[in-house]
Amino acid sequence: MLRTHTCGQLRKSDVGTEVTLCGWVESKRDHGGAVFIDLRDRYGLTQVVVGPPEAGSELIDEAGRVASESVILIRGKVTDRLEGKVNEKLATGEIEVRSSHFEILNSCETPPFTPSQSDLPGEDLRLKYRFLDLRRGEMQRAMFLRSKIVKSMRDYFEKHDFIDVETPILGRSTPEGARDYLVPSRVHPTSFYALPQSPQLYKQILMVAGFDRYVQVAKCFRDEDLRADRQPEFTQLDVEMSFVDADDVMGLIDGLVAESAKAVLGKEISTPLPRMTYSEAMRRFGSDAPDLRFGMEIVDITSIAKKTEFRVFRGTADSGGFVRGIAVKDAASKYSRRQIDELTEYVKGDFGAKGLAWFRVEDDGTLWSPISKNFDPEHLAEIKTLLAGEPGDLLMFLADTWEVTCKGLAGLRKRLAGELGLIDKDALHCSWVTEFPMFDRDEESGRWVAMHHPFTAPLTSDLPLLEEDPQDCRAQAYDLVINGSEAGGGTIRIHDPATQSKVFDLLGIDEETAEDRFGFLLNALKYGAPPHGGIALGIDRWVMLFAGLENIREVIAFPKTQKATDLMTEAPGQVDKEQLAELQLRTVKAKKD
RNA sequence: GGCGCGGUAGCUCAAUUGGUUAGAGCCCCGGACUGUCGAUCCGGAGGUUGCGGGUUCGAGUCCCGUCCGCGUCGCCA
Repeated sequence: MLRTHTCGQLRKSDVGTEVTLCGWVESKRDHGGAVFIDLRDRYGLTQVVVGPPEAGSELIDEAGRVASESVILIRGKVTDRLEGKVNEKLATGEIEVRSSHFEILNSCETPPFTPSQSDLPGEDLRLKYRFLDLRRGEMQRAMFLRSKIVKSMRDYFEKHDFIDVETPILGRSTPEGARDYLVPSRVHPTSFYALPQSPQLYKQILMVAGFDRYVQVAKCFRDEDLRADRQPEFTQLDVEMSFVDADDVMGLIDGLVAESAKAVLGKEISTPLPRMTYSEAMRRFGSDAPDLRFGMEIVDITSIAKKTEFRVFRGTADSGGFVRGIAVKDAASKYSRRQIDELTEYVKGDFGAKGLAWFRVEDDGTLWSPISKNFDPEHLAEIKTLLAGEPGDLLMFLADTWEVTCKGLAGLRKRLAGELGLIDKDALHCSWVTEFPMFDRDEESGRWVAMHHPFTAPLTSDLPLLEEDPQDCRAQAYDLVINGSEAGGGTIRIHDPATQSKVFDLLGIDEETAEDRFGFLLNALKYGAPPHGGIALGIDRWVMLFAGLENIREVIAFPKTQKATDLMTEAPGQVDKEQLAELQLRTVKAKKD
């Protein structure tokens, strides 16, 4: 080692020791006759003094010229700081190192930004110079937190007898689900590998192979548009178990959540985690990943709407639609007409709502609204009672299809809670949403599509519905929700061929197609497949949520931009003609519509 | 693909209704200084206002197009 100590290590007890430190020049205060340097590494900051009598004038001059963020090595004696010069902000603030040797290991060009500057530069610059950005304390903490979380997960599964098995990155494309990233095969021109969207099929086959309990920290890839909490390349903690039911899997993960939160954050989370069915979640919160850190539950007033003269409400209710709303506590004075108009535009633009109806609860307890003249006072009173409205509250309603009221109100709920500061940033609220529907209607084709994936087992009690009423058939599926974010999801899989073929039938996957796409899995299932199920946890999101951050890029060392590029490496990039020729590929320009 | 926000000095930002030579702080460069820790003091350099076009006597500012970054809807089994 070039160094004897790190920059975060030295204390008063080390005074008198001769040490060698290496690190980056975080800042420099040049007094002419003496130079103070804050030397930084991942462990901390130590003040180095280059001055007489230990340092000669040549050394002092050299130290005075050193550029910020240069890497230096210094040797010297640890000393007490002068009387009254202790820096209480620093762990090493009681001491300093008086340099007798000063060496620039690598000088730094003037950087576009420095890790210590208070005004964070724009994100594009941070991404282009990620090596500088990653020097920042915040990024360092996020990366260490990530490492600790993954370790806590690995420890937990090791303790519970899981085996870590690696599965291929080069697999085969299965057009179900997300768009695949494709990799052309040189050996088999015109054929392509696909990067895994998840190791789903492999882990099921590992169950058939008798491994019983499998875990993997798995890189997954989905060629879909990005979001604040979504990257095209992400990491899952992938788990599969044999001879289990949904309760077993959730119970295991309950333990993981509690142990991980304890080990990493020192937080106590009581288990079992609360559970809620999908239908309850949609009814009360309009979302399958409800944020339970605050209330503002959705209330259905369709039955009252039917009695009113207000055409929008009544018409919607009479034609099978829903009128649902939320009570926003103490919001009347905080939202101007202009701001409510903005909320209206929001629900219209983002969720296709036709409008936003609202009422203010007046001091005398009556409801006032631009539309209140369309309502009998009696009906207004009923509405107020149902929503438990109190003076100063705003009551907001959407009259629309079930789906639009869900999405719109869930969006409003989240936005308003954020704007009104109702969210406790320190809370880590974890819960389960269970009994997801098996199927969803594809808007365009009108066909049934699997809500999770086509190997998901229905609830035993719902088996008859597979034929009678697929709409109402529920799955043995469960999502882990942390602070209103989907942090993981899993299912019990179908292990019986009869059920599997019924599901394929429903999804319009004929025998030939099934054979072509997942033949290897179906084949394996014929050779002694145990009942099995599992879950995949989104590690990036876990870290983001544990860190209290709102963007996944802040916990990924080298993330991609919204257009899926890497600003540092400039990937994706052009390739040589020779490379394309070897793959027998040729690029063509897409026709513009 | 749709909608919205943003792009001005190396960085973070400002610039009145379209009006003089586009400013400030930090960084950087030069000088002074032995106790600073956001060092201080003196001096200095630094601009294709993302790019292209248009309107105008005059555009950082208005219009059109385009690129880039961010958010979001669609999408994400």
